[in-house]
Amino acid sequence: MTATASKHDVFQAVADPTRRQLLKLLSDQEMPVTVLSSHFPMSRTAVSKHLRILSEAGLVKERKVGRETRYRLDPGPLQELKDWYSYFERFWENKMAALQHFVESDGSERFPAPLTMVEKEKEQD
Amino acid sequence: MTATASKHDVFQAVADPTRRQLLKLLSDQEMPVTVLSSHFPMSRTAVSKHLRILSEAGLVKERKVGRETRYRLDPGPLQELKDWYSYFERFWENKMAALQHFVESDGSERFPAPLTMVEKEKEQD
DNA sequence: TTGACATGAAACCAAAAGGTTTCGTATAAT
DNA sequence: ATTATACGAAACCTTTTGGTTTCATGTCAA
Repeated sequence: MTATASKHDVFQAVADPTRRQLLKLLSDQEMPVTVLSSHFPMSRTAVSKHLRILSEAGLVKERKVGRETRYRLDPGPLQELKDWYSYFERFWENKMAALQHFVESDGSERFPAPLTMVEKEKEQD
Repeated sequence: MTATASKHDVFQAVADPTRRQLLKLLSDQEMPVTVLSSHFPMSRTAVSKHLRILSEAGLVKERKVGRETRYRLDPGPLQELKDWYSYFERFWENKMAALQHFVESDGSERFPAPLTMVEKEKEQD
């Protein structure tokens, strides 16, 4: 159990453009919610909720300073994203060859039957 | 306009675990919907809809062979994911130092005021 | 001590997401 | 011809998402 697998994973956290921009803003330095929300056409509360999702995914850390809460980027969990797509990098080089086969095939062959299939690795992504 | 910026982008497409697994299955070889759906605890139609989303994001290509439609992985759009991620790689090395500062700060300083801010790059992610 | 600021929690809402079942159509097999 | 397969489209439903407004609390400033 490496990944915390909590309610919000990195993939989902990063799926929203607002949250992606939040991460970029926070990459410079830590910032309180009010400052962050000034960059978006939505309410402070909405931004606050986005921050909580990022926090649950472990992508930001928070810290109270007086009456404000400052958020800071934690890029750590992004590693999971990298690991995931790096799996596909090996297909990058094959892409041309694969496309070639794709085009050349006349489709007359039946789809290969049993397939062995990886099966059973259901939620391993 | 490099990115097609259509209804479904790569980030969103990849946010769903079912779709991520679909991509993995397809990385081996092309497959028709029925075979793919046998790997999931949901209806064929549901899988079909996931495939359409992947297709809209450009991550899979389809091809009719007789009465079946075979889907194939196109890893190309994953580049966008990689590019995005790579922006944050430079913060990896700083992570320790940053955390250090994070801990050391006594919070007595007010949050830096004007901040100049990148502003205006709204939807550039 | 009184008021202004910073923020999260709560209640609420509309739209999107993820599924299901049903149906129509094209292709393959008998 | 007729039946079985493969599949997408459509209609429908429930839960999640992304937002809003309102409210309570803690902290800073006068």
